[in-house]
Amino acid sequence: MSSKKPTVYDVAKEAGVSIASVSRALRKPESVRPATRELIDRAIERLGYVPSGSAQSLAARRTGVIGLFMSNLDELDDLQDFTLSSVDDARVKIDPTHHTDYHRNDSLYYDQVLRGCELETWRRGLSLMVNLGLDRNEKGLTQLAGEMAGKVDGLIVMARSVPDSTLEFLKRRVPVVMVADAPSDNEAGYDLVRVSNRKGMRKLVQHLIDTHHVDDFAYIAGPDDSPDNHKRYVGFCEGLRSRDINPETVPIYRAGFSFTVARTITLDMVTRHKIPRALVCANDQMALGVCKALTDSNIRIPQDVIVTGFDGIKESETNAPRITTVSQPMRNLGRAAVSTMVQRLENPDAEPYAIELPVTLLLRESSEGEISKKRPATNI
Amino acid sequence: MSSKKPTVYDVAKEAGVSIASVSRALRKPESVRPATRELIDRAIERLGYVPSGSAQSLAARRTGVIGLFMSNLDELDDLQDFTLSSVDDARVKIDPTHHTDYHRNDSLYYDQVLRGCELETWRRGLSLMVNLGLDRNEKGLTQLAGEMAGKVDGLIVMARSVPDSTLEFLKRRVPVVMVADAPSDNEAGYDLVRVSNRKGMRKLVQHLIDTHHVDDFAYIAGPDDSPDNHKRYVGFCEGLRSRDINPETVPIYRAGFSFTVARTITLDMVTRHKIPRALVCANDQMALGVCKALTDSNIRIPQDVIVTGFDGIKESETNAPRITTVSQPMRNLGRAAVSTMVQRLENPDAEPYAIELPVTLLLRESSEGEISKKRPATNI
DNA sequence: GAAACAATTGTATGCGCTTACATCTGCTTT
DNA sequence: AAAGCAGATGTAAGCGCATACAATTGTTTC
Repeated sequence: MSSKKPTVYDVAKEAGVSIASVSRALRKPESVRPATRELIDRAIERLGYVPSGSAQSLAARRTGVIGLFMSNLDELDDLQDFTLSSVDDARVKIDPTHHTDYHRNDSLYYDQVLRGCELETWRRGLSLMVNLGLDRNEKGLTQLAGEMAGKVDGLIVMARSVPDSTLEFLKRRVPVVMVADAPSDNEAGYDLVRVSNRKGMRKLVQHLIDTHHVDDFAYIAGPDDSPDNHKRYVGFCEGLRSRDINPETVPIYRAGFSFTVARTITLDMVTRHKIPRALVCANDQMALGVCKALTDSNIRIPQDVIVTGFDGIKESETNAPRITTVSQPMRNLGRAAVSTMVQRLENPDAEPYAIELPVTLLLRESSEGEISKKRPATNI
Repeated sequence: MSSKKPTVYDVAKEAGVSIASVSRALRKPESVRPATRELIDRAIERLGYVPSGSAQSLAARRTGVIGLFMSNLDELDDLQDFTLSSVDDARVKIDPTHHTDYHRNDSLYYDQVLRGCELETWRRGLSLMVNLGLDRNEKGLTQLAGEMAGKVDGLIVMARSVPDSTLEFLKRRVPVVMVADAPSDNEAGYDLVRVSNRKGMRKLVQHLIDTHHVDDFAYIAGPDDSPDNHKRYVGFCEGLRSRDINPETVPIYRAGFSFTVARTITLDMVTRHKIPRALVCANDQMALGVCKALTDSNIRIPQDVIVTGFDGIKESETNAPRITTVSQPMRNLGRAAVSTMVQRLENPDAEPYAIELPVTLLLRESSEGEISKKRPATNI
């Protein structure tokens, strides 16, 4: 690296023009004569000039960066200090149950949304700044979010990753797009990107009733503070009512989106001989936990019990049996979030946007029994 | 959102102090009297002030942002224009083989490294900017990378994500940390973070020979331009030589880290009756492809053929049989990269760093046969 | 209680760029 | 050939903050 980074002034001098021309040649090349543009391009090349993003942002009043804020509370535990140290050898271990470090709840969901955001920001010539929002206390979190807010044009916030007060604070500074289903009391001044949780779950329930004549349900719910979880339950109830089943009669078990908790609960059901015909879960993780418990108890799926999930994560597909689920367009959620943010930035005073992405009900072995692998996908 | 974002000047006026004091109260609070600090804090709170990252960076000559550049060439195909459109219903489909959108080569590897970077930047109070580097042509890629370079203090670059010329260009502007094994001709002025590819593969081969008396190998190699792939092959050869087997006699098949190609190649081997005792693959994806082909041909693993991989991705663990592999500390790779970058920034003139992280040889069913799930992990 | 000094605070400058406005070119028009 | 004009270029004023240096206040010493 040479002594000092070149600036517009250096380029201007090298090319024998003014700094304004240099800036223009970069910003809107058509506004500068081809000859001088050539001159400037050469100078830039010769000096290896790269404009300072900070200065650009400061002068232009926009950064071209969109922030993505997602939290990950489960992750905190394994976060010891990391120090660099050369280790000289490869260890060998017999591996009965090796737990690598990537087993995180919602991991796939977050990863996919993130990837969608990356994709879309890239497509639009923007940059993406990612933040885990890993702080324990609210003060730290607000501070963290504030720092980020100072560096971006807008902030995409994943559901449940910041408390309301922090959100309130952020909204004062930058536009916010929330990735979550709408809270019951409608929006509070930010844009929303969500999936059809309600409709998806309703359709699923109706299918179970109409096709499989299920009239004996149990519902495995997620955490109370998740708007998505809430909307799925609402859809569940709607489905039941539309077929004249009273939702009040259906037992609800809360498993907080957790594999383990769902498994435990199910085992408990088994011991108490309280197994319904169909176990509808608010997400796939829990459905997997339920399946594990049932399989371990020698209960057949779906002959004895039908199990369904929600999300469409990869495990729902690799599990045996594969799990009937409502698949979310996770990556498109990210893309939609970025697109929405861009619209918001172009149009600061527009009404709050509320984007709803469709879901797909995937009927698989955990509800349908054997499915011919030959038959092509069919829309109903 | 109120009319205009407040600045230091607003805060200073509100608190009745000078802007210098405001800045100091934020930067080094101990250098300002508690009373005035209180005054300023209140004003900040009242105005909802958040410092402008651009201005801070410009004045302080550092951004506090680290860039992560990773490429993803396979992804380009599914990248159609994305437009927002409200769809009103949930679709239903029977799902014989549903392919969701997250099946990408190296996906898990990248995800984990990314996560490690996030973690470590967060721990150090920095921000992370992510870039897919998805451009097709080199010109665009250099431009993309240049834009990023203008916004960050340093750039972490994943192996094979940018051509050498672009790298050369970047190095002139910002410190670069490369996540990859060393190229054969030693470094070129940037720092390196890598895993013990060579040692890991050597150990694996020695194990196969010593414990399972394998003397008949085939090697499934990755792409030629991958330094990691290269080093793994070197380790493979070392292992053979150390047990008096001539590497020249071992056939090499190139499958470019691809599941499909590896599968095809293996099927071909089967048809030609050229199956060796052990198939050593340069990564897990290929090992999975090999297993698929063998299983479909009713060849038993490991009784008939031993298969091994490299990386330790999740599929290697969920596959049946689970695959013996060399597990990389993927997340720690990311953390190490960030740590190295921080050191580099603190010490611009130090010699190039070269961090090597240890790998773990995981012996599983694809080479060992039945492994008791009860037995705890053992270090040898 | 005044001098001497340390702790705080204020003033002014510059970080590198964008952009409104002024100036200058090279043409076209009559 | 002079005037008029659009296009190209230059000039200068910030953008919001950090910080060196100057000015001020508070504290200690004898």
